[in-house]
Amino acid sequence: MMRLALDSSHTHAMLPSLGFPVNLSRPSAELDFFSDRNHPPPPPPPLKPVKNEIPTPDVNTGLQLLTAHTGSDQSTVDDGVSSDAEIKRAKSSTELSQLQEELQRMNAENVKLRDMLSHVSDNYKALQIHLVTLMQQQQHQQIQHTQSTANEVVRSKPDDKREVVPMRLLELGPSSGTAEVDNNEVSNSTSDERTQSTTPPLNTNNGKMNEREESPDSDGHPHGWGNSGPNKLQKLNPSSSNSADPSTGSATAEATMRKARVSVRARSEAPMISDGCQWRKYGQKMAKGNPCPRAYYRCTMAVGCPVRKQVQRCAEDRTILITTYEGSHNHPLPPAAMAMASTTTAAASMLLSGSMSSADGIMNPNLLARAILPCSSTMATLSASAPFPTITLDLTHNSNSTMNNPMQFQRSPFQVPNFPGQPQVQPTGSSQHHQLAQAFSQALYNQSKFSGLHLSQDMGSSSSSSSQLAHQPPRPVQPNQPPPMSSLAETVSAATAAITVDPNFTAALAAAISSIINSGGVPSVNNNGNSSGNPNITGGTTISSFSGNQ
DNA sequence: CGTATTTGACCCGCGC
DNA sequence: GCGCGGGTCAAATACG
Repeated sequence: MMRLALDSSHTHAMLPSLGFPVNLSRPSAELDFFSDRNHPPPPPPPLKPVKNEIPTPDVNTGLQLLTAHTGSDQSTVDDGVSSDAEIKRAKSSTELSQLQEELQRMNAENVKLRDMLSHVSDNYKALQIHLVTLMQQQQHQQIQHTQSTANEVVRSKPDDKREVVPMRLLELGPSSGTAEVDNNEVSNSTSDERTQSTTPPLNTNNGKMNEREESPDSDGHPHGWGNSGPNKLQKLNPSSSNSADPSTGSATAEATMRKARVSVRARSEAPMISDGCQWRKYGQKMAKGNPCPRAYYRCTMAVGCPVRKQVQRCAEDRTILITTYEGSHNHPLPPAAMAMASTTTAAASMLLSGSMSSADGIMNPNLLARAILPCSSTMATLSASAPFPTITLDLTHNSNSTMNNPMQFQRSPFQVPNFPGQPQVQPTGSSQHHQLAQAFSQALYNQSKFSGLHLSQDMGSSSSSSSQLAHQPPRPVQPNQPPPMSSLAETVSAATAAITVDPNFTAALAAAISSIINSGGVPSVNNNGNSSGNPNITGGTTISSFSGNQ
């Protein structure tokens, strides 16, 4: 079949082959094929519906074919009715066949495109899986190192009944739903198991939670918020490692009940700081010892997200807003929250390492605190009375005290001392301090971008302060990556300045905390409804004073 | 009208 | 066993 001419020139070339005398000199305007009353136009050729068709130039060409075809048909009107009809039929059939051919071709292209899309999608998934695997392996190695260190201490102290604590705490990883591993070989549970485990946690409690359509445990995050959660967790694991021994089981239960929390103290007049996530208030209670009510919020950015937070004003300084986060997000986070998430994740990890690393870390909070942040006894405190290990980011202190000296903070993470009775945990501690500082830098960097602060000069430079952090491998500076650790001093200094300038930083940092929990929760404790001077009397670790007042 | 908040009731663990 | 406190639920209410 032949293709009909698109224009007069083509018509000249092609029509002779049809064997019809055609007058091509007539203007097409006078040769309106459809204006011929005696020859109603044939119905347009039926177009086969093509699903998922991607518009291509060929489609347009096909449309042009139709238009041009009608025009060329008009040129044959005056050559007689019979010949016109024949020409029209011939052209119509030719056009139809051509359109069909076009459709077939486009269908073939669609198939190819679908194949390509499928291929690309498969590749993407494969890469994603590979990336996750690599990350898990890396985390696994890190945790194994920590475990080996902790286990050595445990073995050396058979009377210590908290051996499960480190593992429990470690299980607060990026992947929710980690506690179900508790029933298995705790000491052998790896990050791979945790991160790959998507099995919903056992829910054997006969309590109300079973009836709740959105219980904190139902989404794979086994730990509830507060007392009930860990206790339930204990119920869920009646055969956990030390349950056979009542006394040991008691200690284990206590340890199991401990849950990672990250608390942020910030000065804010607003009822709740904006942290990049969406929250729904589900309760409010008057807490003992605090005239200010405690509000309970649940993350609503995704259905079933287990992350919750408590917001309460400090009893002694009501300008201080205490926000405590717990849980792991099961959904992507906005950039601001993501940035801060890494900060809080690192902080939580740091606390984790401290708690785990110490045979009596909980019993000796000050030592641990100073191990974490030796520059100041008040920057990091840990209490045995706290029901949960909590890391507190205190953003309420002024930066004029020595403990808030960025340089001190810079050094401290990498100079974790060893204490009698404490295991050697410096590698992990350093790593996690590194993470904290790095994540903080990331958060600050991102926040600075949001707030328009210019921090790139300091943060992007890796030349200064490198001697103090010589053990840190040099890392290329990437546009959206945190600044190198070697510029931590500048980073922290910039942070201080940024915080002073940008009142929203607290909110951003709080967002980070929210995602700490996301990516791997950290034990954290108290809600710190107490004194602002020593906010962690009841327990937890405080990392204070990145910022000034807000 | 749908969604978010309020608030009293309830559950649970813990201490006495 | 009882009371207390923390945490959560869910009906009622407010709000856009």
